[in-house]
Amino acid sequence: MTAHPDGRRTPGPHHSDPLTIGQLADRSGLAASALRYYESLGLIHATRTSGGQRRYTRGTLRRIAFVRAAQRVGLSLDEAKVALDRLPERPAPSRAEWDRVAESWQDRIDEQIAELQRLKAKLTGCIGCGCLSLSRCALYNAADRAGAAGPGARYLLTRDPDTGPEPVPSDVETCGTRRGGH
Amino acid sequence: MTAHPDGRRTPGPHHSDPLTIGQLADRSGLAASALRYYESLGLIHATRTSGGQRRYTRGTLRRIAFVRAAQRVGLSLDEAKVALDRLPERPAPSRAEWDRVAESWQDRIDEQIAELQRLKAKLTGCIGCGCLSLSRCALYNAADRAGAAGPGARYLLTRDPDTGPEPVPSDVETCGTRRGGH
DNA sequence: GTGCAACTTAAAGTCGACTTGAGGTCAAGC
DNA sequence: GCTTGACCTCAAGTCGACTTTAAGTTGCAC
Repeated sequence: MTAHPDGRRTPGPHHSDPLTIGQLADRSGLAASALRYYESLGLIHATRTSGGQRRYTRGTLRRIAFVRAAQRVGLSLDEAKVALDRLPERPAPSRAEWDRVAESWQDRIDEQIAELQRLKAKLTGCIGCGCLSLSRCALYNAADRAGAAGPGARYLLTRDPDTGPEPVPSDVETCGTRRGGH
Repeated sequence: MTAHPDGRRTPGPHHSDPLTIGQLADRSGLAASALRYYESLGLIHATRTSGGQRRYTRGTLRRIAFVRAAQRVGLSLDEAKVALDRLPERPAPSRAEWDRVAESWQDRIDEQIAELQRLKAKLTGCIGCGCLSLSRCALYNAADRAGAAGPGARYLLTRDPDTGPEPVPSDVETCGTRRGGH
């Protein structure tokens, strides 16, 4: 009911710290195999019973939630690990520590949102029009930027944007509203 | 690198239709191997010279831009193909036809933006706090929803959300701002 | 008509993120 | 003590989206 290894205000009796891999799988929504995989990458850690079975602390759930959130913003597991490695594990990370790590994503998220908004704005205006002259089409460029956005964001594949030349200024396609319409 | 070969910018009527795979690669930013791969999936098509080399029409650039945009909103190539298959190829698709196809993404994009905004809103508030009781934590649920969002969005991996039970209602963790702090 | 870059195919390889399988061990209820 | 199910390890397999490799062909400038 008091301080726990975990450090959270623990009211009462019936909360059981050590989770088996099956329990952790149930509660995290990941398969046990995925949890072992995460462990092999150093994303989470487990103690072992005398018989060699894994036992997890509750804090592991937070680490997993963090990893999953990281994936959502386009980070690879390796990148998530880099972020997680900045957290202490022995004394459970304080809220401030989590915050600091999480903050670094705000930019990432904002970037992605902006990215999508650009895409949305250009989509009907551009893909349907006669354009897509690649040097000028905003749609293309939006996608291209994303490719350059970072090594971890494997949303976009793309080669380098040095496509440079694009030597045809008077191309057929004009990006914009040549067609009056909309 | 040589001046002209591809015949673009020929005097007279604007177009210089047939692009070689190398030219298409340069202009689309994809590797030639990727273009062959796309062709093998039926995403793009090419005619052949007498010698068997591929020649593409300009419309192909638009199809590629479409595919890349589709990937950005989380669609797989197979899904992009389904969308593209709704377009005629012989008579080049009209703007209205492109629009209709592109429109179906607006929702997808909005969904993704909303998703990210939820994530952002909850991130500092939730991951840093003591919570992450999986049944109640908004962060977890956000991620979970995403997993269910669609078969093509392999952003999130996840098993099914039937994780159901979560049998500890009076769990330690309370999502919210128990800690006063921030 | 030659030289060489750009092209061709088919098959195999890569990468991230896991899953599956084989063969064996642990823990708990009867 | 036995059974059963959850667990263990290690190796290999899978999936999507490509890339790489090998060995051969085309096409265009000179």
